[in-house]
Amino acid sequence: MEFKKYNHIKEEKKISDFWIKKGLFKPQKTKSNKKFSVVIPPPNVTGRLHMGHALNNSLQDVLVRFNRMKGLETLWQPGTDHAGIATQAVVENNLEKEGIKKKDLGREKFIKKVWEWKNKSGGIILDQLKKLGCSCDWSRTRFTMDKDLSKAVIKVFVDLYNSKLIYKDKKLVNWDTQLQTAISDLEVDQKDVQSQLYYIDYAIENSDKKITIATTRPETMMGDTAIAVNPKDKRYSNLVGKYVIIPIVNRSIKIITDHYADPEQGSGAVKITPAHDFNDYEVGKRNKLEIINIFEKNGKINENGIKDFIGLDRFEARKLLVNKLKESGNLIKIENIKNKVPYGDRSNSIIEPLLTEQWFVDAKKLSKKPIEIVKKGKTSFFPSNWSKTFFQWMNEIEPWCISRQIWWGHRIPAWYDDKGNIFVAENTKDALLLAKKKNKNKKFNLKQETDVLDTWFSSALWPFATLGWPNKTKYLAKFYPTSVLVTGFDIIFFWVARMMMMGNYFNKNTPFHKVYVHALVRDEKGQKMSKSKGNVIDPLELINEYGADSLRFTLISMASPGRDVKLSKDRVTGNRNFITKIWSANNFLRLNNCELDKKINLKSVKLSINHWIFNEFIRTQNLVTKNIEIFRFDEAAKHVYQFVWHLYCDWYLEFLKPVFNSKNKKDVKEAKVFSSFMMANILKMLHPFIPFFTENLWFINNYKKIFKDYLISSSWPDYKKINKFVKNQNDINNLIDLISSIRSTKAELKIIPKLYCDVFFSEKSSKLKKLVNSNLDLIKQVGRVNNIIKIKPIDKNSVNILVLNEKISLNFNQDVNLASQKERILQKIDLINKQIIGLNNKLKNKAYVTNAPKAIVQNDKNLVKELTIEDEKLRSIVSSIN
RNA sequence: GGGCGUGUAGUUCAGUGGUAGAACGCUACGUUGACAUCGUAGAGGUCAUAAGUUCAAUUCUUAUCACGCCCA
Repeated sequence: MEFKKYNHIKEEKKISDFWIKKGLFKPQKTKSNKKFSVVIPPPNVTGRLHMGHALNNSLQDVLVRFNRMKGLETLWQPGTDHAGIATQAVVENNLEKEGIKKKDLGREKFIKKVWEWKNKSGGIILDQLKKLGCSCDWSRTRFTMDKDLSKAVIKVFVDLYNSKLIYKDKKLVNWDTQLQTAISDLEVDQKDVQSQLYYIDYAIENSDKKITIATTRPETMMGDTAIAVNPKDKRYSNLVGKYVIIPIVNRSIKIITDHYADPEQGSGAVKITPAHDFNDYEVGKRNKLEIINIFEKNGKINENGIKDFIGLDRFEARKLLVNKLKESGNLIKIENIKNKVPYGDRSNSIIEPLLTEQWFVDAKKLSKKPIEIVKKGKTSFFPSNWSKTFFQWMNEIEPWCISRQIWWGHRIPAWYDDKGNIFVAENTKDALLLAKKKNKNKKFNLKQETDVLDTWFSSALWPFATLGWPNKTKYLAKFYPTSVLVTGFDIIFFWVARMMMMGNYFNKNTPFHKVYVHALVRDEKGQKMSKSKGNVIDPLELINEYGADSLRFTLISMASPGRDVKLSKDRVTGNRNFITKIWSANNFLRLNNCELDKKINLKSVKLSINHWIFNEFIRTQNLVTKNIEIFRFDEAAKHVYQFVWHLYCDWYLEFLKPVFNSKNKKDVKEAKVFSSFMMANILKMLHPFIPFFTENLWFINNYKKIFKDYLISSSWPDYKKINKFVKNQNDINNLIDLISSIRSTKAELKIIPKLYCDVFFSEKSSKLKKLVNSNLDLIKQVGRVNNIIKIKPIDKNSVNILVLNEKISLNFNQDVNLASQKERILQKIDLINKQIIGLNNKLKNKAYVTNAPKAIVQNDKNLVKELTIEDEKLRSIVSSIN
């Protein structure tokens, strides 16, 4: 019989379609009545699967499949978010290619275009997740702009407004001059850049004195309304209260004191521009300074600027002003410095603090409950250190700016009448009622707020809005709070904290019990993957080349807590090889007609190799279970890999061969059935890691007939120890020792491995002998041994070795060169003696013997005994070599 | 400046108060009826440095050095 190579591309697609067609990803009612639920971190509709998604979702799928198999009613809720700014930009760009401008189209038509785009291209990433094998209930896919979710968003906004947790305020906000919208603090990256620090003289009025200030932004001089010095700074105390003339601008401002001015920084005197700097804004508030805004919303100088500057871009204005300062002699020096400059994370343009009216969430108040919840452990982070990061941010949380001056998103449900009165309501009709009340019988116009909400505002409702909230749905009752949230640390603030705020405010329960935080995927050198560096590894390319299973297993086995995943193709190759290994092991079973034809009766199993592999399986099954439960995916993967390759394939299958050749039909039958039974259990245990491949083998081996389920719906292995099996565990381990020793001796003596030898026992009473006698066929075939003989004739064809501290002789059909063997043994003796001396010294130390636990001391004593025997026996072997 | 983290084999990483582990890579040999995407055997480590606690430290504490990330 010949077997084809495993074709992952064809098979994965087939299996995926099958699962979905059968509805196997949907929650299934179970006997236990226990629930397990996860909401997917919704990817952007504009998104394409990258390694971060691949890791994040592979881990979730492990948890979901594992819990499903453990018999919990399991929901993995999928969906996407509408990514306001990003999506708007994509559609805007597409339109511009056709020569259409957003403005000319108008708001309504533009939004229609965005929906068209979303319906056409917004599902790509979900298809990619299907390729990865994610077992989400796709029939429940949600989108943050869906009607239901929008309803939830509006309700949340209105409720929070009525509770005064949302308010409108005129404040300095982070303004993106390119996108022309406000953004939140979190969407600003502070980047280290090379800058110039300009030292500029301001002349003191009615005096020939000057005061020098230092600034990185000279163009904002047009908006200066004071100069501040530190009240303790004696250098300037005589100048406080005097007026200075802003050079070029020729406006007069006062010198004030404020502790914000740092005597150590620059000259110790700072210009204050309250409209264009967050710190200056605070200084301005404290000192009741005038606020002069000099920028348009696109970053150009407005009419508050001086003559030649109006209409210039902020950076052009800086150049021009610096030139003029040079000419006038007010520029003292320019220093090169490193400083931080704020950049917008979407536009990558420099953020301008700008005074505008925006909507804010009172995050401080909403943060109290989540902080308490995490402190009490009702939501816990894994690894636990992330709670520190969470607290640090939550404790110092600022108001959250939620309004965006864009079109794509949830339009803020606020209406204004002609006088600017605000009416917040769930719909126009209700707003109208409110407005009528306010305006009594007078006529008025009502206009809706044009701003939309920050996308994260709707994402914050994801765990309950996707389950039907505010309606009291069955799903909400069943699956909220969710069991665990799996996410990257980079969105703890953006998303996790905000879900906790909203979830705890609008529901009786915290949105998730556990938060598993994984690291980033980097390239093999540890560099962040980025398009500009060109080091991006596309998961879809890897899936095409190696299969989704190989990629998944790689990512999962590298997900150690707190460590970045450094991905290289070699890793994926290695794990692809692992899958191939199982494939070929399974072919071996098929070749030998190892079929599981009926349910196995464990108690009737007799062969010690079966006992042995079953014991090892239980050990592995427990380790894998435990490690998945504590999110140690790497450890879980390691144990299952070790078991399958190095125990099941390397030893068990080899031990099967002599059994298959034996004449005992009962033994043969048992071996064939049991090996297949073990394979079925291996597939179960591997299924959360490599779902496609395992389900495929499950079909091929027709295990559904016995287990009555597809693999995905089958039960997680949970076998209990069988004492009778455990009793003989050491026998096979000792056999493995014996065979390994025979093999390494051959290698040392440069005797080709396939050459057979005879084994002699040179000791009278031998545990080993008994063991060997009851497993003759195994030793002969796997260890390549001809005869096992009781009496020992030492001659030039034989070599003595130590196995389990018992001396045996191997006899070959050729002369044996023992010189190198002798050398090795002498080295070994040397090592043993050093060990013995070390141990004896330790045991002579009274403090050690009295203080150390008795078991440890006893262990050392036993070890000395054993080593001494080994030493003696090795010496006798040496002395027998001439 | 504040906080978090990392430093263990050539590489990527587990791990532990009492003999140091894996994967990949490397070396030698090998196509024996599952598998060369493989097998067998092997080499390879002062557990960053220093001090302390302890009978005992790679593990705990402190400091130093190096690197990374987050916040301001």
